[in-house]
Amino acid sequence: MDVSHLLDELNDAQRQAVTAEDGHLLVLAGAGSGKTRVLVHRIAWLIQVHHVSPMSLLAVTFTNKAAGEMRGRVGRLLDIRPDGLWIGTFHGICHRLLRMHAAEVGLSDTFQILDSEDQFRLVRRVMRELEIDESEHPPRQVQGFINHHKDEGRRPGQIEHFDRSFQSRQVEIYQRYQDYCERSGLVDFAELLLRTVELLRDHPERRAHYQARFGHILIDEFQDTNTLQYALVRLLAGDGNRLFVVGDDDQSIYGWRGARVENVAHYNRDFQPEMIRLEQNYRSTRTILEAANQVINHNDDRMGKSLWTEGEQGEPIRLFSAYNAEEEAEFVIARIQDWIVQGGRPSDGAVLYRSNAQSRLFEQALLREDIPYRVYGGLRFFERAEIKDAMAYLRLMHNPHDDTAFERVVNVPARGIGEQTVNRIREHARAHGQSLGQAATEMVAQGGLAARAGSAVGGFLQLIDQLTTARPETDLAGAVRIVVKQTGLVAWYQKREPADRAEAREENLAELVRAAEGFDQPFEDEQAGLSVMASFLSQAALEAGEHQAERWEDCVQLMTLHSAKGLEFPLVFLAGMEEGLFPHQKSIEEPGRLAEERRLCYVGMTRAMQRLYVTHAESRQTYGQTNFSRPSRFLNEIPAELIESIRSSFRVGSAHSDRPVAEDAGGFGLGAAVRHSRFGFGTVVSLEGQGPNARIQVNFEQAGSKWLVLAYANLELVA
DNA sequence: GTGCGACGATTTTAG
DNA sequence: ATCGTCGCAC
Repeated sequence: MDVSHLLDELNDAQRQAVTAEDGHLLVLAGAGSGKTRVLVHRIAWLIQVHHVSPMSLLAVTFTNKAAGEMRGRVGRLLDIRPDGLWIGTFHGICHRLLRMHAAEVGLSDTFQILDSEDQFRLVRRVMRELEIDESEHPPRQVQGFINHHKDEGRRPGQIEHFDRSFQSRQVEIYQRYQDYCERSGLVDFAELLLRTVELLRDHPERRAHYQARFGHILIDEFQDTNTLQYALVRLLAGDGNRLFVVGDDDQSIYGWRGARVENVAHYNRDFQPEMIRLEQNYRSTRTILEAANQVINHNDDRMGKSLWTEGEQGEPIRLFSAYNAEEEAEFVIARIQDWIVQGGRPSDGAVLYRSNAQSRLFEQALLREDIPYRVYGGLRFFERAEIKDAMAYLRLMHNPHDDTAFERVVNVPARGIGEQTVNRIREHARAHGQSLGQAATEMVAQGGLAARAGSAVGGFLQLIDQLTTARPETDLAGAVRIVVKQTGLVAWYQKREPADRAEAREENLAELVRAAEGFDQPFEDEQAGLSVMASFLSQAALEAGEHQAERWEDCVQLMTLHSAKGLEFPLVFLAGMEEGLFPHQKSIEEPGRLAEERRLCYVGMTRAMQRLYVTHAESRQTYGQTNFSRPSRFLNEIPAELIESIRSSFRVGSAHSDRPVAEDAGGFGLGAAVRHSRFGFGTVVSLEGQGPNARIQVNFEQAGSKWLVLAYANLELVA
């Protein structure tokens, strides 16, 4: 069989990785070095050349998008239907394993997945029961505590704590939260992984089975794995299976959510893999790569890697110093307009920023100029309130003991069931070890509630009952349609929200019906004996969907640096390059966190293919306060010869001396009115460099424009 | 049960 | 500034 097409388009390092014969591999894949191609070709190589059965391959990614892309590309390359391949996210794969072995790890076979919001509500519920002051101990923090320990593989009994400390209180909440989950058949995201690790750890026959099955395990974005994920990899790898690990320590930006870059070093220690570096970049110009390399070089403890390209030197990196954030946004949008006028498309451009709040000014400017745009972030389809409401009804139809779903919709739409009534149901449920659904049913039957409350609760139970019986057994779309129609959610939202918002919700519910109509149960779910409904519910939690529907439109992309990872754009703006914002204030104190910020900067820069702008503003409103800040230290880490500074024409001259003066550079911000002993009065027009090298350009009324070294100029601020 | 004002917090986020 | 939550009045 001719397999040359698998290797033809690869460079030496890529080919070496794809064809590696023995042992384990660590592929250090720099940004834009073709790592997905390597993974895809590796899979194809194993199947076509080594005749490895697709059934014995396991490929793991972090996002559904990455998994989908890999699956599609493998299918196209091999011209097969990639259905039998185990390609998926860590969570998707664990979910699949747990469905097949639910009973063995003590899970009900109707178990449902709790998303972060469900989890938050449940944690808050538990805290209220334990009468813990929420203002003193935010439920978010406790949720973080629980997830953190789960990510590290710890059950409540394995957490060290001292009596009467808040730590011990949190352990108590964790325990109680866990009890709730077990009783209601609920599994949160971390639990999917933890249970699977326990399944493989505590059931030698299962471990042996899967170790025998997965001869080849491929893992993408390894630098993002957490402790539990690495434990899972080790359990599946056993002694005999071959690991193909792809990652980039320089792109580790998720330490704050439990990712352990150290896993790369642990992998080296535990498996002694052959290391291959992919350093040839196919994305960016030489200038951009050189700049990015220089920035990341300021980090210690790197595995070491330097990107290069055969491509063009390209344009210099443009640096723009704006007077304030509004001017920054104006500048960025004007440059996007230039790009479009020159024949580029809006979707070529991406504005990247450190925090979501920064998007607003760019949105306003784009709106003003009538340029289509799309903001990443915010709620995704299955996270929207109305969708979650409808899904809660579906969950109750599927499993009447689902307490989270019960709590969510027992009084949505409002039907006269207040907090007191729900409290009584909760107490009854606790006392009898029942689910809320059971307790409510019993109380209504026994007349355990006041007349009015009783009939309201009875009405709710009847509705669920009615939905359940009215639904044709196999027709998912029919079930969703009935829920939307009979629960009165649409009318409820119409009544309490402005027309446009209610309309959007109605449209989303219609979209939910369409999603159900078009839902194809995955083959492996069917095999695992899942009902179509169960599949749909799980999928909704595991794949929350897109942020916005109009993704096909040709529009400018606005997103955080984190969301930009893995993407590329011809035209990139890194906005808000200011100390305190990027690097973020909260990351500046700790060296480890600062290094992660620098990696984020590296990630951002390497998104750019042709043209990169870096911008900062001297002042911006944060939390309603005007703040002044210095340019980001990362800007100084870019070699000056790769940068072309752009000065705003807007700022030249003394007409704007009424501007506030920046509290930096000794107060000599742009626009500041100053006096020099020899040149007289003038206005600061530009600043360059920092510390003793800082230079300042002043437009003097008499003497004209002068560049001065700030340290020697002996300038005086004029009020 | 709903509406309103006070109060507080506000980095990044996939599954 | 802006958003979510809570307590209170109706």
